[in-house]
Amino acid sequence: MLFDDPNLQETIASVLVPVAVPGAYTYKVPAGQSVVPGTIVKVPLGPREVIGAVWDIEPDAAINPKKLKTISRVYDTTPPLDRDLRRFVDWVANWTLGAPGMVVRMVLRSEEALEPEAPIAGVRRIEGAAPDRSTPARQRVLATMEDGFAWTRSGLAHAAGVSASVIDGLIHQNVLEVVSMPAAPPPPKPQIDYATKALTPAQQAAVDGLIETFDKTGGSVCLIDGVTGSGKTEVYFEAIAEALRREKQVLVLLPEIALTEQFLRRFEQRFGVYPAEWHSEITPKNRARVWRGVASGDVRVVIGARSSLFLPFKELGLIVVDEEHDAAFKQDDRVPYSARDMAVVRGHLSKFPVILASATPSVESRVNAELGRYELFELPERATGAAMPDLHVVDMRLSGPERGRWLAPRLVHAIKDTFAAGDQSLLFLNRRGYAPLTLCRTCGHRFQCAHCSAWLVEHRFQKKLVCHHCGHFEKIPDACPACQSADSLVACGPGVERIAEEVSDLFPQARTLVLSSDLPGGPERLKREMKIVEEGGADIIIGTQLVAKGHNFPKLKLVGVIDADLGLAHGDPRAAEKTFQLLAQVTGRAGRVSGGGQGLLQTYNADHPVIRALMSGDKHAFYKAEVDARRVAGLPPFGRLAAVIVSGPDRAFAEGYARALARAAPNDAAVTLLGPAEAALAMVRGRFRFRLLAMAPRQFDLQSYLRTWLGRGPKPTKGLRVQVDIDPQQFL
DNA sequence: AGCACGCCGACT
DNA sequence: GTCGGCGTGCTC
Repeated sequence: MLFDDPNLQETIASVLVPVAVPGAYTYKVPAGQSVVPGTIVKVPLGPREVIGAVWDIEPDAAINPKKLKTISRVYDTTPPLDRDLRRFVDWVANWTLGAPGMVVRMVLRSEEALEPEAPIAGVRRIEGAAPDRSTPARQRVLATMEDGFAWTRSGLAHAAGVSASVIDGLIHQNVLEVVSMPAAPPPPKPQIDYATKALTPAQQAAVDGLIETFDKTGGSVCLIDGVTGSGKTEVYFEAIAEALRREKQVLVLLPEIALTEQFLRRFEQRFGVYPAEWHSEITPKNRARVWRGVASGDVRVVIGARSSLFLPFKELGLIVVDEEHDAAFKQDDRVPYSARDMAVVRGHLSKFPVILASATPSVESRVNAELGRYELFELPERATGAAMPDLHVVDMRLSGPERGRWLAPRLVHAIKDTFAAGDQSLLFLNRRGYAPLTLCRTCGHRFQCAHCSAWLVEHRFQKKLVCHHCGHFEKIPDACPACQSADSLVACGPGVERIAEEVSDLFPQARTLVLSSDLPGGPERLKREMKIVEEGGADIIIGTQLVAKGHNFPKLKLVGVIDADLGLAHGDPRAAEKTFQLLAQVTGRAGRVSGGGQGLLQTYNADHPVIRALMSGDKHAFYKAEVDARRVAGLPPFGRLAAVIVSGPDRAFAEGYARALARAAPNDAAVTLLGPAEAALAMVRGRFRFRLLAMAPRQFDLQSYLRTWLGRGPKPTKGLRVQVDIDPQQFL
């Protein structure tokens, strides 16, 4: 008899568990239960129990059978992760050189979602029953319940304008009964034709082109490159409508900061319902709801931050990556991945279109479009017909401000005119605080952070010296700590607070507002102040980076860039690109709605290619020059270039390892070793990084190439991380 | 002695 | 990633 053989009664399965090990672990399947690849399970792991996913059934286990533990729970009410998602997980793990179990952990981030949602207690009228005494409050409750439906206790109390104790009283008297109501009904579906908007011919042409790509059987990537205000969002909304028409789910990826109420409202205005949201701030309950809804197909559209890429969509048919150039799509810790690149991969694996959109695309996306890997849709004009802002250079060498001032006369005049016309001015300076450096006039002592050797930034409002890298702060001393001289400290250079001081000095009658991420009052206050600006309640805004995105300032006519050179001098290979993007985005906000905008860029490098490209208004000139420069320097986008980042808590060791890797690289690889400038933050967190850039042979399989290459180098030691940062497009 | 903290290895 | 084990060093 078959059943007498104990070996045949026992099935085993390999399970990805959330630990950083290279493969899956093997477990016994409990008798009477069945699992398939993708089944979500709970398994014992060391002293605890963890959630994992079955990856393979009947694997050839090379494990001592005595060691095998048994799956402790099979989540059979949750659909198993489908084949496409499993392939995606494997792909990402392989690409990031990370553990597949850690990738699957990103899929299974809501344990609550694996349980069916608990029904909520409701109350219902008992037919024919009446209270002993009829009070006005009780009458209101019963009148509210005329419809005969069940209500939640608090919902009913609120609707009838009574306290919950009135309801409890009626329950006690057997007038109302407690029933269990199904938890939240499935969310309403977006309506494809709820409020279609008239599109400009350019927008319509892009929409037509995007819709055509849905018929490409292998999927495709489209890049929408449109100036600020060109109506990119309306264009991809129509692509979303097309995906919905084809009964597919849609994911819109946004950088965390752009996930605003304003954006959700725009979606609601077009499709009649709010989309599901997914980001780090979402409550566990909603998180679970969205996860379940995505898996069951009840949720049709998700707007989310990068982690939403790992949601278990039932029938995903389109991913939109808005602001695709934004660095927030890159995750640096845990599994280091780029959500924009992995979105392209996911579309490729599941053969559906992926749309990248930006006013300032990343150089690599632009190159991919020019090489024909991506389809390119350009929107060179604003949808309203408003003109792009007039940009001018203020050459600080020729006509700068007097000593101790930061606004050149020309900029002051422009602000004055703008203010007189009742419009808004924005002064952009990507530097928080009052002054980036403080020194002693007597002995030259410079205030440095004890932990990370960065300069301490003076915050005059808070009367503190703050390290912007690690958050360390100290009180501003009265005397120099080195030479004890009193009243000898001077602030060097400007921060937003110092600009604000100069502005209120020059324009005491203007309503001035500083927008900076470190404002006392936190995000709440920031939200309020953004709203004030939107509604025209401020005349002159002094802001850091965060004014560059997300919010719409309809009254903004003038953008003054206090220091256009800031950021150009970094050792970061993307310094020029980042500066171009930031300045194009921030100046692009001037006159966005009604035109007539103006931008003034204060610079000491009027001949710098970035400044010249911005002035010419010809983005393509910038991209062309940048690609040429990188080709010469051997930097990305490389077409054939690979980047490997080495990081570890021990700076000297990480550097030595990176150098050894460079030596071990094959002869046909031209290797550049880059310093820590672009990883300053990682350094402070104790994860010093080095980046190797290498020209690789014409045709190669990245993973095997890297593995042999890495294999030739010294053995990675504990605590050292090696990660890849390469555009995967060419390996698909 | 008692425990707080940090490092290290195992986890099927 | 998380846990327990074990060593070091400091305190009630």
